[in-house]
Amino acid sequence: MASIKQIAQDIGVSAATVSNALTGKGRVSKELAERIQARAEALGYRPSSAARALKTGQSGILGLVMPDLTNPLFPRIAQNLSIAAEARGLGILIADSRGSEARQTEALQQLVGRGVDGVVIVPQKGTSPEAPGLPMVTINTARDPRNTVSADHIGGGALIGAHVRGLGHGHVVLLGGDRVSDVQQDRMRGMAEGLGPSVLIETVWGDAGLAALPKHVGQGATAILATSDLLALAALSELARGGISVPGDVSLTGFDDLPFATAMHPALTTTAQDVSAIAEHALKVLTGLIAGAARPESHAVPMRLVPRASTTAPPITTQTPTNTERLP
Amino acid sequence: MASIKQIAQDIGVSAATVSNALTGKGRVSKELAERIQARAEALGYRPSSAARALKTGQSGILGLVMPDLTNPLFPRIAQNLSIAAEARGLGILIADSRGSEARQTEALQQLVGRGVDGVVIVPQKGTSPEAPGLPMVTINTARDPRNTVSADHIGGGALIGAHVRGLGHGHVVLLGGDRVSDVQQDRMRGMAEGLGPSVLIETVWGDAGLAALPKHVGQGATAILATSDLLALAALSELARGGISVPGDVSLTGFDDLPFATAMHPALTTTAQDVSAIAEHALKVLTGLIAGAARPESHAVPMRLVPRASTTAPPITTQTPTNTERLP
DNA sequence: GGCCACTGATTAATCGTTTCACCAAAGAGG
DNA sequence: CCTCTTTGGTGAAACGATTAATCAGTGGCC
Repeated sequence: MASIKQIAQDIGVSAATVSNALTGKGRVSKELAERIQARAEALGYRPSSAARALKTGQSGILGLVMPDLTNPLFPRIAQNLSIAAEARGLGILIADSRGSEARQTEALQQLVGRGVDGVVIVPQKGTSPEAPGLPMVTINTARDPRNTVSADHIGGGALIGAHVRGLGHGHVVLLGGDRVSDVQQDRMRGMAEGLGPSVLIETVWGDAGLAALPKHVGQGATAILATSDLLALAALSELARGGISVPGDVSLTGFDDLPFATAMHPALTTTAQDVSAIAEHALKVLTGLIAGAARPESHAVPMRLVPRASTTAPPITTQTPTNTERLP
Repeated sequence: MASIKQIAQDIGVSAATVSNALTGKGRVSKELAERIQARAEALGYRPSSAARALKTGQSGILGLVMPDLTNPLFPRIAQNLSIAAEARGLGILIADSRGSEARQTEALQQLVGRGVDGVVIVPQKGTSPEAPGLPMVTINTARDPRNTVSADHIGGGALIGAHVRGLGHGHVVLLGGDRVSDVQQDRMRGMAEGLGPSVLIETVWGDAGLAALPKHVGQGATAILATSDLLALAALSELARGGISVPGDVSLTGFDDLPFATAMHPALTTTAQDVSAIAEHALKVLTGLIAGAARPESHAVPMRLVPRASTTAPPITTQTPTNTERLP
């Protein structure tokens, strides 16, 4: 391994001068600087990040704590953060908290121990972890008081809701996966807002809710709005099992525009997060925090409606009494 | 930040002794060692990884280069590697090569620059990157001469093939996504082996192959074997569009047992990789390499058949002439 | 000529930890 | 009593980079 000393000796100058020439900080004559850079290049010199970190107190590495890498959305966040970090010359150390809150705090400690400059965290459902004295940004949703940036889950829900209302549906079922999730709560709330007061809304959760779907459809529901694409896919299977066709008998929507949303049949109407914008903003704030800035307001990145084949106008039947009842 | 010096001063011993007591390396009386540890604990002391890395030349951090984090399989590998690394007290720095071979080598360089002790790489389709003088393990498939460990894609294909043959199918279509992929090539080969010489096999690739599926079914094919679950899902949609039922008219299989495989309707017959075993082995080899061991043979971890509802016996029709023709 | 400002480079300290060589004290053995 | 070994601990030199302080020249200007 070529060190700064090596170069200094080769050229016949002091180590300090080499450092100055390479970082462009001190005062070095142009001609000498070029000779030094050439020699560094020739030797394949790479500054020792350990030495630099020791001296400057900055490692140039950020930590990333993810709740569960197997959820297809998180890797996308990870990927975009990694892109945004690379653009700033930073590295990303990942830690997977694997579903447990205990591992989450432990992962945070690990990262601190490894000397990261700051942390991006996507919290476990319903938790708000804290790292003492470490710059940290949180990607969650508006409901979380510590949230730094996230997709506008409420707005996204509203888009879906308005889309479904616009198609003429008057009786819908909201399908959630886990009540504990702040994100899903916000999506639910947004969907309810988007549907407005004139639509009859029922809410079901989890596997029990999934199993109850055919019954609700039997009772007049014409659309099912799930809080995630995976849930929508499961719903689609459940409906197919019950001989209910999508979108013929009932419309169906998801959330997140996961890779399989287009491969499904029918292709799934959903909303997409601008993960890249979220990652970019998260890193902007985090680098600011590291530089000593104050914590900014929580920021929401708008979601985008992706209408596909799984939603259409409700089937023409005898009008449901529940619907008319609720009209003003 | 509490340093080793701090502790030394507090207790009234030299820094060397503190280091010895904490790492258990030198000779320190039991009683003193305990006092030192207690003080360290009280101060919340965390050794500076930078200083340690500088002195020892080992960072305790491994690099991980992934071809594309959006493919749902890779995050699972990442997660399992991260678990295996954590168990060894190592950290994982990720780098996403985002589909391009240029970025792949660049990512490798970046990791080297950050002082990683070794690298795990899942190569871009059809590439075999090299990092000069850096311990490195490759997770790909048997076809890659540099492969260190991987799922037994050939064996997995054979499982699927035998399963389908066992159900009585005599005319199948093999559906691949990308000819360049070593992994898919091996899966194809395995499936052909498992099906044996008595079965009529046709092979199609990519979107064109996908579009041609209904035609092949019309010509008597009773099973479609895809090289990935995502491809199988796309095939299912394509078939549904053509009014072909699975598994009624044609059986369908995937590969990898991705999360949505159970949520599909019908649930997908597929094969699962033992990602955890792969990750464990990869890290075992890599730590060995770092310690100076020689590069071991390429190792294949068996895959597991996951039979679900998407495969069944072929429909009873007039026997296809192609089939009988090929019987002995 | 004397003083000042500026340029270009050097010196030396420092970051926190590890590690090797050395040393004092104490008991063992002859 | 002298030497030897063992135990428990210290000193000091690294590791490779950064950086504040310093210094030698060199003109400029009155």
